[in-house]
Amino acid sequence: MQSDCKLCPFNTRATSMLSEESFGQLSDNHLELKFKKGDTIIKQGMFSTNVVFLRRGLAKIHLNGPYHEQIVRLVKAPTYLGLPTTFGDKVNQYSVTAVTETEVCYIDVHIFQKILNENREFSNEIIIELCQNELESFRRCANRTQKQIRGNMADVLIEFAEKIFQSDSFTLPVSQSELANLVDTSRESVSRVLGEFDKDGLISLEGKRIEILNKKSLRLISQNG
Amino acid sequence: MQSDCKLCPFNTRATSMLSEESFGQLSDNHLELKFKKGDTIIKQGMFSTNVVFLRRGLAKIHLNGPYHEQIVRLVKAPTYLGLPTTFGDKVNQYSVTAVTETEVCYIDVHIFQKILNENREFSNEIIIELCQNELESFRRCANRTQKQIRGNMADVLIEFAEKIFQSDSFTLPVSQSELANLVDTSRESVSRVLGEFDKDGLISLEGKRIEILNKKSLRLISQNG
DNA sequence: TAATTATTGTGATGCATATCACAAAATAAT
DNA sequence: ATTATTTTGTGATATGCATCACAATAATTA
Repeated sequence: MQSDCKLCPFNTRATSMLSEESFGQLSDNHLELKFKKGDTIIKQGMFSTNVVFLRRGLAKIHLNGPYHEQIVRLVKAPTYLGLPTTFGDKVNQYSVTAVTETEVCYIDVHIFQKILNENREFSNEIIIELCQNELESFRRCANRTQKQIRGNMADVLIEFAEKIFQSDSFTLPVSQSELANLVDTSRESVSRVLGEFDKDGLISLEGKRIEILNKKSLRLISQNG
Repeated sequence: MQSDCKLCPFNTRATSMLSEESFGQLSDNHLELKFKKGDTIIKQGMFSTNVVFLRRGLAKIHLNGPYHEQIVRLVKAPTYLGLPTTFGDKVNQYSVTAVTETEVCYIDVHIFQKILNENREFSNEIIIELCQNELESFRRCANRTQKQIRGNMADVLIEFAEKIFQSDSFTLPVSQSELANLVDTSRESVSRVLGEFDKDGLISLEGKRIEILNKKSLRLISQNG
């Protein structure tokens, strides 16, 4: 219930297709919230009544697996977080936690539904986003189970560089044990593999600071599993 | 370019919301095809220009992984097959192959897009379907990597019984090596685990014929990994 | 600045399961 | 029917990686 959504600097390609009227409805029916690192944005098992839009920051989507947490993926603003849950199920099937400081908008489902109905272009964009996510899920699923640790670690590093930070040097946004949950391995293995990559000159590793030195070789490792 | 879609006995909840006019457009712009067991319906890597609707039969969605085929899941009619690809990407990111004799409709993307735009209820249903699939992907992803073989095998058997055949006794629609690709394990392990389940009285196994005798215990195994 | 607490590095050990190897059935082809 | 081919069962062996254990370092908090 705050600022004018039309003026929001975090508008996406999808929202740019909204009508004046829809923007007004959005502005009147959303709630802006800030989260600190580690805060829970969406909690698995809780009832879901809002569409959640991550407008600034980094978040992790994770599941409370039978044994340990599993991080499904890291997502970067701008993106919708609660879509699959809000439309597919009433109860959140996963948790979302802030990895950096984060800004989030909560939008009432009914209003969002109404806006979807009244804006064809917008709903098309949403369908496309969902489709792309599903394809991405397929890819992940296939990779993680078939490759082995070095391959998956290589993938994650490349993904960080290309999708999240858009730079070959970055600071790991998560601890090694979180990285382990993301790659489906143990904390110890993450440490060992990062050490190997460093020793072999594929990356330079200084604390949480990483620079990718040989992306070609990393890609090769990714392919060979 | 054949029968009247409105009279198709395989209409779904989504299609039931189409207007007369849209049904007409569908009827004039779709192609019905039959496939035999083992035939390729969608081929990974090929250009995609159609939405594909599986109206009868069973199909497997699979990826050409780096080493061996990975079956992402078995799907049962009625369902859309090519949606994520057609909207998320121009190139098929996965293959779909007929597991039983199968009937499929190919619908031109542009017509489908048009119908989506002109039928709110329909496009809402499609969004819901996509969301549910994404949640399902999450669940699978989490399970397969965290549980171990016996757990995943138990899951697949329960899924076959409940989602695919709606009966506790059924004939396995795929070979053990395909089952292995679905569960992410080796053919030998599938054979061993099925043998164990049989010996322990959880299922009765006669060739490809399976009857689930103790679903409760299977569920327990599924949870303990 | 000291004291706690969380994170990371690294060896030693164990285990689940892949892989190999080959026989036995079952299916399909001739 | 007979042969060829695919599918299945089962032991023996190999191995990638989790787990355990503990030291070293870094990051918080007092």
